[in-house]
Amino acid sequence: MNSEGTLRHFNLRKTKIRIAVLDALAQSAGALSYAVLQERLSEFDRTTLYRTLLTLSDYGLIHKAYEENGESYYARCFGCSDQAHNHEHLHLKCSSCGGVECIEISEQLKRNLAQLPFQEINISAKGSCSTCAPV
Amino acid sequence: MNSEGTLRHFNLRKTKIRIAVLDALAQSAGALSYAVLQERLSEFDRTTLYRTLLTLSDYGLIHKAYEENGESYYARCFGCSDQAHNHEHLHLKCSSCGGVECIEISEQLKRNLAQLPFQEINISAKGSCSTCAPV
DNA sequence: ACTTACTTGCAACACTGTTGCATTTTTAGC
DNA sequence: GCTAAAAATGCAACAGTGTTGCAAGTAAGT
Repeated sequence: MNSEGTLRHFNLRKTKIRIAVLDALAQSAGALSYAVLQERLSEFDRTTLYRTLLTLSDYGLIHKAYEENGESYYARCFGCSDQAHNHEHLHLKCSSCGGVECIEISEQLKRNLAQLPFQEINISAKGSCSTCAPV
Repeated sequence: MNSEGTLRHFNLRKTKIRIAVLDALAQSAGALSYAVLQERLSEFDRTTLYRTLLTLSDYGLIHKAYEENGESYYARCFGCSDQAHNHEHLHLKCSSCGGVECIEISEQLKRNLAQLPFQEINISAKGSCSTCAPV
């Protein structure tokens, strides 16, 4: 579904910045930092960008993938909703390019994590992303 | 080892704020946020506190255990050094009291994580800490 | 006690994130 | 397409985090 259809599906008004944010995240291989989003969407006020990120997060269309040293990285959600999230991947911060990538985790690791009596389990790691160190 | 001895062992000068930070973290059951540290150590300048946290982190005496919404939580390191870190625990953010606790993880989970081709793997979760929901 | 190197406190700054409010835009009904 | 209500935007102001430069103060070896 394209960004406009996604907004309609969630009963969210179709505004320029929401489409721009969803498009930017959909076209990106990894997560994007707030600073990068602000730079790319400099035609909009930064308050509006903050509010847009909040709204899209609230409705489960995007999520904060990674946060370090006050820098937040956002990514599109797939298969998430207001109620349930499917974030069974880890977020890799690339030591070379600084980008943040979403990586699928093994079934075994998923089972291990599922046994923990916690919610919102989040794994992050540092290493080389697939672009910087192709297999 | 007490805080003074620890500083001596790492060839760090013994200053009031370093001892105060190490003591505060050692006496705390969980990790402490920067805001709490600043409040407890209000006799010191906040720049000095930032620099102290940086220095102690650099030498591996403490580590940033958790970060969310621009809030950083610090904890003492045990068995860590400049070279190697032993952070094989997860950081639990308590949904009730807001505190951050370090939790040991199972051997199986450790093995699973060890197989990943990444460094500095970090797991965080949300749930009830041992104080708020005693077993 | 002296000296040097390190540490502290202060001022200033940049960035992130939030709130209130007036203005503009979206959307639904006609 | 026009209108009205609701929602979103832009702007100004603000609070918090974290950093840097520099002068003054302190720790530690001799």
